Amino acid sequence: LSSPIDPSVDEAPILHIDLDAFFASVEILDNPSLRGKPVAVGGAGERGVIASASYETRRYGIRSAMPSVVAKRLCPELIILPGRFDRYEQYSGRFHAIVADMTPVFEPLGLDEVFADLRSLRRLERRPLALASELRARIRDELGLRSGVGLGRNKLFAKLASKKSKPTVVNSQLVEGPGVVYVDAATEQRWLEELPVRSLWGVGPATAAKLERLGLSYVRDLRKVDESTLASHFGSALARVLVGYAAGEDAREVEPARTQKSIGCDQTYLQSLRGFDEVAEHLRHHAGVVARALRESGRTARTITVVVRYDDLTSVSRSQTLPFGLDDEIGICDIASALLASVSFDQAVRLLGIHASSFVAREENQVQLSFDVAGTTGDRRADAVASSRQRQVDAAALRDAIDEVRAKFGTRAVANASELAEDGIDVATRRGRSAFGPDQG
DNA sequence: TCTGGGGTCCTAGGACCC
DNA sequence: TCTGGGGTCCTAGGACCC
Repeated sequence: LSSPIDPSVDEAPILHIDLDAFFASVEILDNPSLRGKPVAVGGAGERGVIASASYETRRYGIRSAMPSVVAKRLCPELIILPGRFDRYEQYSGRFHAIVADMTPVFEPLGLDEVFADLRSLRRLERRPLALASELRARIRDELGLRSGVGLGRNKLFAKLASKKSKPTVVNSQLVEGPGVVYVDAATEQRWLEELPVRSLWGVGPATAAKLERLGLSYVRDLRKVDESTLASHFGSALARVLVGYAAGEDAREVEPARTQKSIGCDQTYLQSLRGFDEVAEHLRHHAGVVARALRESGRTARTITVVVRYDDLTSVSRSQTLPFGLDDEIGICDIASALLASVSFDQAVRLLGIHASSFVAREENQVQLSFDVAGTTGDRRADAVASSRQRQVDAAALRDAIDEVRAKFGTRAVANASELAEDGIDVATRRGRSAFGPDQG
């Protein structure tokens, strides 16, 4: 970790940048009276957790993912704000625009992190260290946000380096970080081997505990075991990456065009739900959120999954894949409700979720005609499929009919009643004069 | 101290096809 | 009559990331 060394793009091709305490920092920017006070963003209730903690709060030991009641105990004057994700997305968009302006090949992770491949701008002859400093300066000046940058040979070292660039807490005092860190080739392996396994990407609490039980607490320990031994405990995929990481190798590329694969809505209730009926009452809301998100993105989903988490924190899921995609609230709700029928409600339910996946672009969604008659088989799941299929057919027919009417009479011939009202047109009057008569109004 | 909500990826088993 | 191997898709659960 030597800052005097100024690496070339070939020595430090990968950059990782991470905004400091992102959500909390945005809240302070929008409300300067919070500055200097202990501020966090998260759920304030009994079941809430901290999503982002300002650096002022970190000297109390407060960290993201910590239960809010614990954080409150560590710092009773802690201000926990509920979070305004639309606002964070705006800031994130501006952050990405600055990154895009300086280095075209980049991959966002969540709202506040980005990997970039600097080889894409080799011809600019700008050094990685200079670029990193300029990036931080622009984010500070144009957004008012602080950030840390890591530079390295691959994603593994770039990410570990950016963590090293951050402020730290020493004896309950906040200490400035270096801001930019480059891990040079001469020291990277020595440095890596002294790190605990938990600091590696893909090693969370469960895997770290398991590794420690096997006597593998530090990265250097991983070099003593072979891949097949690791595979017998952790599966072949994780074993392969762990062996690679221990040797300082990371084959992951910076992938600029990753596409979303699922959309979901989960909610944990302050008071747990009891029994099928009480849980089912909440399905409609989840289905509506998911359906709107699908339509907004122009996609339909063939797979619907319901998730239930019980009070003992165990979860079960049920999913069903249809031959056609769904993007309407009622269709998704019907499938979810039918799936819920095979879930046990012996225990109280603290979380309910609906997820949609196996996307099909709306214009490519094939709605197959069928001779099935909805609601006649007595099988809840089969009936739900049949009726949502019927609804898709109806919806497609309606869309076609609307298109036909508009082609004949103009775009404004057909609209939602709410849109007409917004236009200042009296809906009732218009209906009365409609070319199609009041019944079809 | 007792664990959110947005996601991604992996594993393992079973059904089915050739 | 009892059996192969490869490939794809689906389901359920678990771990991880920010």
